[in-house]
Amino acid sequence: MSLAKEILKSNGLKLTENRRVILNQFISTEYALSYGDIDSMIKRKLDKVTVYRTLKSFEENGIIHEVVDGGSQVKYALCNSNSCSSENHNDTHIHFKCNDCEKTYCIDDIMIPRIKLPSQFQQESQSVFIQGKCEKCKTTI
Amino acid sequence: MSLAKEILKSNGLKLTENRRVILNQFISTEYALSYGDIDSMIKRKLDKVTVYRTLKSFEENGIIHEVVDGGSQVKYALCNSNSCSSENHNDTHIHFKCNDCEKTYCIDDIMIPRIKLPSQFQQESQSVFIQGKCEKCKTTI
DNA sequence: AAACAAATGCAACACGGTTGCAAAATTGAT
DNA sequence: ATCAATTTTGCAACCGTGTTGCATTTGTTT
Repeated sequence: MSLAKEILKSNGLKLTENRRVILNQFISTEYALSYGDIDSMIKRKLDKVTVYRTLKSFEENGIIHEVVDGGSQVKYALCNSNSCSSENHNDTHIHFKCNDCEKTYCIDDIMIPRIKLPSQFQQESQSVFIQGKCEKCKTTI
Repeated sequence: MSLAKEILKSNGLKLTENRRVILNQFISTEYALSYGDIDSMIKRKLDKVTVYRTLKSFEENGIIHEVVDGGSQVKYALCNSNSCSSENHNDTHIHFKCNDCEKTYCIDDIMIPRIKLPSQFQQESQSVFIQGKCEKCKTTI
């Protein structure tokens, strides 16, 4: 059974061609995707309503999470298998956005140092967002 | 001479009523403002094009900077007088967004610990974004 | 294969943000 | 104070992202 199929089944989502296509796009892409990215990457042409609703249902089931990178479009990335669920998105890893190609990557293997805030602010979550140049754009002039 | 007037003059911007009104709104508000916020806060009704263009020109002159808080609208906050210029926005402070009232605050007086990335990423800037409850929303049930 | 529920596509819309252009307002020089 | 040069403003019109309602299609269960 394919990975996409497995993920959909284990989340109780109906196995449709559209969902398989969209999910496979996430599986085979190492950076976060917006609706526009998906629309231009997949061959099968889907109504945008379908894509947006699929993204929402994936998010609600803990399959993908929103990635905030300062761009004007919402992006999503695959959740690290066991850390997210429908109840709780555990999205505390670092995000890195390349200033050239605008791709945004999740960096899972670095801990975020905890920051202490002034007492009037009650902290619930913390995220770090780093910008710079990715591997490919570093060398290009 | 009023503060707004002084800021506009020192940046070589023409002193217009619209700019004074918008800038005063930033001066008297301790959290970041979107176009929509400004539109509903100011009495004088301005065309949205004017507001957007004013925001852009303030940003280009180092008067305000963009604040990324994961919301769908771009927000701006006053720059800390001496840290920003037209050439370079020095926006490395922490941003805090309240999950209840959705207001986003710049926290200037806390240093961000520097994070070391895997070598394929070349870091240029770093920002920390914290969510939780603000003073007012903490106590409210 | 039938029946039910869920997913899809279409039309239509709401809203944030932008562009081109003509009218109005600010500034500097006289 | 007035006039001309230059900016700023407002309007109309537009683009793109994202959403809602509803009828049709598809997937699943028996």
